[in-house]
Amino acid sequence: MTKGVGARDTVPVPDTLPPPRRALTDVVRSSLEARILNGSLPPGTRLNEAALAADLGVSRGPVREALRALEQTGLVEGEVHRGMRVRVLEAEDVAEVYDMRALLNGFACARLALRATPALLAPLHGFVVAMEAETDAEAYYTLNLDFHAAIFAAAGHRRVAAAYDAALREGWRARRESLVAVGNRQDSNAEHAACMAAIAAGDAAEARRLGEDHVLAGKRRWLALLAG
Amino acid sequence: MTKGVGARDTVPVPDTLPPPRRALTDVVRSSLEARILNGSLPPGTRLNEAALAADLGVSRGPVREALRALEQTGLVEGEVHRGMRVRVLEAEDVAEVYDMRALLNGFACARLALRATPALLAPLHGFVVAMEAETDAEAYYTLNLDFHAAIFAAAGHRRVAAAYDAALREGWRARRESLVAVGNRQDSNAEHAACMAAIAAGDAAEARRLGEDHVLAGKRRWLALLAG
DNA sequence: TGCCGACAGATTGTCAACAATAGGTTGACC
DNA sequence: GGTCAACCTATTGTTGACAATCTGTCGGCA
Repeated sequence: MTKGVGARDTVPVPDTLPPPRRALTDVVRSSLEARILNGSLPPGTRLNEAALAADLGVSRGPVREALRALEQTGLVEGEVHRGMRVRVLEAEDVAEVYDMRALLNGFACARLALRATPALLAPLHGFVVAMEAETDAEAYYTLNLDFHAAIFAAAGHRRVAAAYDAALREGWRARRESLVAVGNRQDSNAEHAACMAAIAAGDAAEARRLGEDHVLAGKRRWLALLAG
Repeated sequence: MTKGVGARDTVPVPDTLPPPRRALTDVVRSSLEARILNGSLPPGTRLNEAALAADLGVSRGPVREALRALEQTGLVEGEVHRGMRVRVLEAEDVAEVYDMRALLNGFACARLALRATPALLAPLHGFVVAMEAETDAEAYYTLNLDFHAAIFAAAGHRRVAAAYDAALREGWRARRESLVAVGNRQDSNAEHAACMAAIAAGDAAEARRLGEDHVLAGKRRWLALLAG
């Protein structure tokens, strides 16, 4: 921190994240998580510590710590002396993740119904309208993610939100594949609208039911895709 | 693996656990988790890597990996260059953990109601009877843990069970303190019996409601304890 | 030809040393 | 006497090297 003081301003940070001097472990963790989630590292891929370390320009220590953290989240798994691999989800696992998300989404919707204000609901309605008009699958996928994230943010329950987030990360693949079908998107958004109506009406029981059913309908759509 | 070929058969495994040649990281993780859960390391305790390593007779590497894993589970938290400390739960955190457990327990009870068989339910009834007769707080606490674990095992949903387990570890302190009061134990076990009845009757909706209410009643008992 | 055991390369597990940073302490200065 | 700054120590972050283990391969043998 001497002659380089001013230099920090000349080197713009990636402008997406604030520059919270993160340790290498977190950098590695984010990088690996991104690669797994975007498909660069498909399920089953062996994760060679030395190769990853070399690729990221760090030593194996931070890589091992990052892998240990990802192991806890369920994104990777491994056995002693056999290394880590990107977790492969069986159909039953995916189904379980759907169940979990349904449970959490129902809870969030019910809670939101009890604390909803016009100011809270307005942006949520905006998402539904935007999804209604969206024809691009990729854009819809992103909007859908943001919509659900907004629901949980508005519901104001950190643990349930965190658990939903974890479930999303674990089951991203099935959900993404499922939303590609345009018919699925229309059905899905109709469910969004119905759930929002219940929330706006302050009907917690109905909001919960619809919030759960929405995710379980997603599960059925995925199962249908799996079958045919 | 040369002259010792036959020796493997002559050396009986410790017969308590299969010999899961665990890496040091897992040993350290288990040890730390046990110390946190039994109160040897109270919330807020600084976790000095070098001291822990020396205490356990290992180097800092495995300790750091174990801490990173525990960080993901919420048992410890830390900031860069400031080390880890045992997580301190605010009242709001404890309340959230209760919400989470209620949700998961309700799900498990409902699911169990749909797949219950006499063979599955018999041992569960045994727990309720045993708790009925138990006067020692510590023994009741253990029985209660085993009972709920048995519920989740019988429900057959790995993710929900794992999430419940994680929630238990996070909120152990409040629950333990709350069950010390003998009146709380009686109320709690009455709820167990009612929930079991609904499960045995195959009434999933009622089982779910009672399963949720049981944990939420625990939350209320804890809140009462907190207030007075 | 098929199977079993030993060898070799690759990979993970562990460790001790080095570098960087946060927090407390001491001393000077106002 | 109080405040501020420079230093110093304790602790964390990171690294490269060493040890232990696994996996694939090669050769021998029935």
